[in-house]
Amino acid sequence: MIDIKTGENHCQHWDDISSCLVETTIQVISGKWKGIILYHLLDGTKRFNELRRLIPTITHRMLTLQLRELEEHQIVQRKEYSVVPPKVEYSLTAVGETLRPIILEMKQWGEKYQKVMLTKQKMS
Amino acid sequence: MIDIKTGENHCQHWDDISSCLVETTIQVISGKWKGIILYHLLDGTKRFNELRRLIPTITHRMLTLQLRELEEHQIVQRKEYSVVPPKVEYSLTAVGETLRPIILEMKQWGEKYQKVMLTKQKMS
DNA sequence: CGGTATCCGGTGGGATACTG
DNA sequence: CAGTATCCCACCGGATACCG
Repeated sequence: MIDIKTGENHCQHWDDISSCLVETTIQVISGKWKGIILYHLLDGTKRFNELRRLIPTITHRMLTLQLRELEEHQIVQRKEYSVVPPKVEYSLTAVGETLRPIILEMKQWGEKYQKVMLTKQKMS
Repeated sequence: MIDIKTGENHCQHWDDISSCLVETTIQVISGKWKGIILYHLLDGTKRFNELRRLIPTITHRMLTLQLRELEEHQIVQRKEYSVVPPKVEYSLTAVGETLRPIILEMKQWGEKYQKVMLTKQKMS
């Protein structure tokens, strides 16, 4: 994970760069709600409360915080309209778009995994 | 994420199944050290202290805990040899092996991402 | 060598209330 | 509608010590 402000790379503290790159990606997409937020944004631009409705269990506060982090990492962009009532739209950046194949593959893997686990469950 | 013991699926608490499947995968591979552990296990069976040497900053305790979780999720298998001094080997299960493409893709994405971020860094 | 047990500080994240 | 601010507690994870 590279720090946008300092330019410092956490890989510098590791002797093994490649494993760190895996970790970089994980840090960008993990975080309690990021996967789900990203998944919904794959579908197109969404407003703040639209995301809240799509993710009923997330709190207002956490949605804000997770979106801020995704913004910092330049995965998500925020567009604010100067109207009343306020209107803010969130969408993937060009960099964020490059995550699409990974997110979709993760969804597919999750499907297969759940099936396998359910089968093992029934057998035992 | 399906609970191996209860068979309960956290997706049941969601109206939207597909986003939950993404989350399932994230929950399996995230966790503070799992990505790196998995990455090293892609390379083949490793002993406990071998992993510690590969991941110098991980503590003894955390390596144990993370391996236990990966075991519970049936991603990693533990093989204990009855010898003195003890010898324990960790390797990917068949299910764990299916994560290989995702992990490798994550590594590639991490590489590209770091390059892009470094470029933006220099320009500003 | 490969663990587990205990202690304990830091922080992630929920609940709630307030703002433009 | 979208976002902060504050409070507060659970739990994550480090340090350390001990065990087969």
